[in-house]
Amino acid sequence: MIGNRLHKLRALPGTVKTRRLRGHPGAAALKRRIAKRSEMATIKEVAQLAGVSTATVSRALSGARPVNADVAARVLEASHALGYRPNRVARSLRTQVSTTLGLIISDVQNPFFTAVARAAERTAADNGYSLVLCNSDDDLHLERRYLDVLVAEQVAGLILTPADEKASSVDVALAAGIPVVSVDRRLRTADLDTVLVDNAHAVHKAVDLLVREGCRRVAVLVGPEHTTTAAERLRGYRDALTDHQIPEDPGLIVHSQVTGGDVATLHKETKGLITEVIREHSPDSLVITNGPMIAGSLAALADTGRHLGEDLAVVVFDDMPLAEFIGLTSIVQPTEAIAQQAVELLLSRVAGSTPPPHEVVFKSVLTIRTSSSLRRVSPGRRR
Amino acid sequence: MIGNRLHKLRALPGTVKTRRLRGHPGAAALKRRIAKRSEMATIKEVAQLAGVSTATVSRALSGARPVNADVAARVLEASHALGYRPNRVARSLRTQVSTTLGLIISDVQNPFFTAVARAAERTAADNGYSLVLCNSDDDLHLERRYLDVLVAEQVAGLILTPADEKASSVDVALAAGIPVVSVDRRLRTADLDTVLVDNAHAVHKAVDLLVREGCRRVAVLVGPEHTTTAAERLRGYRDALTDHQIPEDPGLIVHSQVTGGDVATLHKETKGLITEVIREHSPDSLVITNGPMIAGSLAALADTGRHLGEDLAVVVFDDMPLAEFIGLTSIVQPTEAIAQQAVELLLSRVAGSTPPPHEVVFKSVLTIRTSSSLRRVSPGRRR
DNA sequence: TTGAAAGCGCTAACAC
DNA sequence: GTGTTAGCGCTTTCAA
Repeated sequence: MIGNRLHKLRALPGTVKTRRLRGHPGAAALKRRIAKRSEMATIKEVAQLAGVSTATVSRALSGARPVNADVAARVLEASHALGYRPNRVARSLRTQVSTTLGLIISDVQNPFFTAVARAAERTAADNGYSLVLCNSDDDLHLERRYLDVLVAEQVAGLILTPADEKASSVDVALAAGIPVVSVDRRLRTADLDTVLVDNAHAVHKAVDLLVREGCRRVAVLVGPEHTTTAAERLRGYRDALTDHQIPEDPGLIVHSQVTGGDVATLHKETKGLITEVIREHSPDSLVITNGPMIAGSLAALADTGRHLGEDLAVVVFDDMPLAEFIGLTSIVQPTEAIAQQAVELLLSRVAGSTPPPHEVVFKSVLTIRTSSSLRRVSPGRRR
Repeated sequence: MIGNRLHKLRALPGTVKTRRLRGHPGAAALKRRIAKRSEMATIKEVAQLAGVSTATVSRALSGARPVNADVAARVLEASHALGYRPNRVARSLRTQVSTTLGLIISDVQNPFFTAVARAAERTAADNGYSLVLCNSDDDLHLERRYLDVLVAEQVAGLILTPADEKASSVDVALAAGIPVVSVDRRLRTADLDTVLVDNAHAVHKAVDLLVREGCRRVAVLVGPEHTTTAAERLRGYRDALTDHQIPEDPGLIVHSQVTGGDVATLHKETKGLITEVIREHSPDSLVITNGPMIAGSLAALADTGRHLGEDLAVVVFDDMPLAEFIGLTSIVQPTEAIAQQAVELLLSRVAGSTPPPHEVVFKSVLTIRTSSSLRRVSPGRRR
């Protein structure tokens, strides 16, 4: 077998030399050949056309090391003629580095996450990285699958909104040396850089506002219990009640169990839950702690004949396109800042920095519109 | 240099044998070593631990070829012990196939596109593919960059909503042998599988409805001119006017020029445009042909003191979360079907099928709510 | 400044 | 059924 190898070793330089001496095929022929294959031109073909070695092509194109000006020009021309673009897969395999970041969000249809995604993408691009986005639909299996894919794809770093504070398995990434930043939610099973908003405080302020407006029976709708955001937002609610010496009524605390991005299901479920609370526990106000639950909640109001900001005061978490139009008082999260911070934390780790994990908490802003008031209106004046 | 090579050639089997004879390091040691490196375990390490060749590991894990049961078990155990997961980069480089699809959408914050993205991802997953999502913000440069990245990343296929019907450069992908499907918009520069909705017809029906409601001065707001959707939707509007023998008033046709995903800018611009139309051209109704333009338009109504479905009838393209609550009559696109169709067309080409390009047009559904009516209400009854 | 050669981690063709 | 080896396309020593 060594003989075999030797044979090839001797044969190879020979072939190359012969080809070179005989003159290379020329751009046109090479181009035709490539078009026919309908595959990417390789560095080898560029080298052949430019009459240099692949190493020189690599150097000329990357500018990593000095190359003779004429040679560089010839390489550039050849690469251009063939429409050459370096194969990232090969490059990344060779260099063991990647300029792609992964972002796994738990709901592509949630405006909060899409806003984060957009801003993150921008920050990544500003730093020369591309960002690929995956949607876990808050499903642990899907999340795990994407984690696996991105790790196997050798991304440089990962941003994640964990579907479950305990069960999310980011260790596949960590074990592969891929740094991970958690956004919007904490992860209890790993010590990660985490970017959050002041969930408890935000809801606290919302309840304060409602109480100031004269509300005493404040209902709250929170998402599934296995995320830290739900727990924190509920805590803010409770703290506020305590502050105002309002006894807690368990009937006013509603947990949605729907998970996953199915808008229709969530809408129906939410509508049912809120309808029940309104009918059974006569709240005078409502805090909705999750953007995707807003539509269903408002549908419940309509169904039960309640009027937003008149006989039922409402504050919601997350801003959305039509919030302004219908006067929805909203807790607005600084999505750009969150995303930027997350990407920056990530990139500093990608660059090799290993400080103890940070936890960055951003303040959210309570944008007061009309829905959070209790204007008693005479029935006749209502349309 | 051949000598050098020979030396290595001889040395290599020796080392391996020595190691093997001396007994492999054992899972614990190997694991420790890997943890310390904080890098992925490689197939080589698994092979070493299982006491077999890398080829056997590959075969045992992929199941591509029969492997002795004991050996397979040992391999499985070793791979599990080391937390081994095949490096996709290397695999894809070697096999020249990839199981990743790319989806480039023009606006992550547009519910239509996110709905498409979600459904596409699902269909891809059902077929054993993962989908990575990129956001071009309708920016040709960004789109091009992502096209480049995904091609260089060797994705198996691409779905795209072209930012510009003429300038989008999908040929980088096509030249690399990567099939491309266009969604939502046509691309004039290449012959692609394309999945669309009946834009013209949908708007036509919307105008019909408004005219039936008694409207005569129907204003229309369309997006930037360089997409085929804008043109088609405008055509639907014009056809409808012709049908009803209503003369066209150029003042009632508004083109938004804002492109890119900046929600705030678009909101402001739209609001300004609609305010002007209302003030200067007194429309009695309004067709908004793009989801992201809805919020700004409604803000303009509020500003000019108009009331939705009372003194101004409105129909919008694209459904959105709060549309139901505010009674917005909407042209709803079958996003799931669109996405599924697109992925299936793409995968059939990925699989090697090369029929002439398809164009699939889906019907949209006009969901009639209250905003499309003209109920004259006495001022006193309005709240 | 340039080229030859090795090698990233994997799979497949070929031997046995 | 298993091992050896070559090679995917690229970058990067090492030599010259």
